[in-house]
Amino acid sequence: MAGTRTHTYSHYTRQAIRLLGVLVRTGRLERRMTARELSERAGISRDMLYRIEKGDPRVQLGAAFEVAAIVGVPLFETEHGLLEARLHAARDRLALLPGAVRKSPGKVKDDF
Amino acid sequence: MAGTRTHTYSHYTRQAIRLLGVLVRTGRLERRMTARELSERAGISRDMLYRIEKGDPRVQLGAAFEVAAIVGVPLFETEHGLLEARLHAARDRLALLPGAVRKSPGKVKDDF
DNA sequence: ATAATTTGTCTTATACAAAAGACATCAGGC
DNA sequence: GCCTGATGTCTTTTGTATAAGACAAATTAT
Repeated sequence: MAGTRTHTYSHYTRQAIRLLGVLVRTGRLERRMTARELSERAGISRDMLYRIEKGDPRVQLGAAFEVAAIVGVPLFETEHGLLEARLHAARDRLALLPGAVRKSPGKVKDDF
Repeated sequence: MAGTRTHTYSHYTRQAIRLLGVLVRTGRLERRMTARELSERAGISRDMLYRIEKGDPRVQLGAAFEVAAIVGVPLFETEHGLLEARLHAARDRLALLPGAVRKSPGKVKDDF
């Protein structure tokens, strides 16, 4: 089935989402945009923007990031031009890692 | 209707989402976790984790942040303990702004 | 090389998120 | 203190994202 969430979100996750919402709202008000304006510009409903600003974890990642970008909340604390460089660097780093994780009989060297 | 997205995402948004995916994958491999392990721990399907790592904008914000938190990708470049402080600070700042935006005849002091 | 596991990717069914709209309340400017 | 527009919040409808499962291709360890 869809969305069968038995797990709850971690405290950290919930706070991060709330922070994103507050930052979006702050950015919007500072730019003196109404909720309707911003939602239209982002291509979402006002209700969804409302939920993003409120910190609802169930909104689409793309929608949340898009409004954040519009009102100037820097994702990954990185401004527009530099994101590309970070992406490349991250990919280079990823390329060094094995493509599959093999659970050898030995140890589950899982984090502590 | 649901999800009627006429708008495309900005380049910045798409890159940010891809970066998140790469960071998650990198974090997972570095910790030697299989996709199944991580998805179970996060309470999502393996398919959804696959899409998060691939950079699909349509995944749930909460799911994406949760796996990121589990594999140690610092959201907002802020470690766990400090997120709370940032949230409070952001709220204080928000409290200083007007509660509603009034479109006075003047100008939309929108971003440059 | 071989065996076994992991990953990439689709498909299907269904629960649920998103849009739209409505309304009350609230806040800002006059 | 009004008026007007903005915001908080529900409800209903409908499209779609999600989980689950399946399979092939890839990858790792032996």
